[in-house]
Amino acid sequence: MPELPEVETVKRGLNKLIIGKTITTVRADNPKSFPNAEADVRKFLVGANVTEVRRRAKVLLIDLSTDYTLVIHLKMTGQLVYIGSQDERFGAGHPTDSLVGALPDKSTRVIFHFADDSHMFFNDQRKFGWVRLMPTSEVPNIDFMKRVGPEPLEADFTSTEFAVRFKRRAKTTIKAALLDQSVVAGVGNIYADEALWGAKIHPSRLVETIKPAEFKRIYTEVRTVMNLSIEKGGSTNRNYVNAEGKKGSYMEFARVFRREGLTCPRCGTEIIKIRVAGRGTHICPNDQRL
DNA sequence: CACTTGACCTGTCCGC
DNA sequence: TGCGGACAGGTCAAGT
Repeated sequence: MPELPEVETVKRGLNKLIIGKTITTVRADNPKSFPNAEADVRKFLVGANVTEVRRRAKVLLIDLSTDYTLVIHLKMTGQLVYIGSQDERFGAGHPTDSLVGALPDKSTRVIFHFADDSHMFFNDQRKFGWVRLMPTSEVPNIDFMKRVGPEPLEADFTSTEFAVRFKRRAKTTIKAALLDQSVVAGVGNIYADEALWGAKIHPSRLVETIKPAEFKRIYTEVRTVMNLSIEKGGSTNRNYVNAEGKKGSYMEFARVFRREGLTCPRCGTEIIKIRVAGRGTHICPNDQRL
């Protein structure tokens, strides 16, 4: 999915677009994408107003006036796209930074219709993502929410706390540990590679071999890279678009991710792609050594 | 408990 | 062109 910066971008977009809107109709084709009982949807979703959109890790939380919340995970290919009433939908094409055409399309799994005739589309090519409706008070009790680690971009999140969180994963690789959402929230494949390049750490290094100074570098790079990406509206590697259907531009600033065969911006060595923690992994073999 | 691997799906790309 | 296999931003449930 979309990692932390992409979900954060969608969150900010939706906060500008759907706050105060009333949901009038909800249509879901794929039961896996939105497994809630019809009765709950009628009682707590239809007729509800959107009060706030939040994010925790890579999960979006759309709070409703009924004290229920739409919990949404985009996983690998999910999109949440808002389209204003009529004219925009079948207008004269979309901007060049758009990936979506007229909606709904083949990948549309859920459609939310608002009272002003605008819509929010949950699109998800691979059907890994999901939408759930539950009481707002129960959201923290979801297994994932109980397990997930701290938000790495919070002002009070320190490098010391960062390093301590990894102790539990001493025998695995630093890349696997970074991807583990119970260690730190929100890091995925793109920003793990980008941060480890920035910190000059080989992704296959075992956690127990990482020195305090190195943890500090990884901490700084995780925050720098994700803050930059939020500034750039996230990364569009393939499917990702923001709440307006537009791509993010971080990939133009990526230093290793999907840049195999190109040169390292720091030393000029050719970037290579390897496999670590079962994931495609991009490194500079000169700057990042075992 | 900690760690690794495969499964969940659809689409695209690459080699034959 | 067609076909098979590998791979894709993430998590889980199994296995060891």
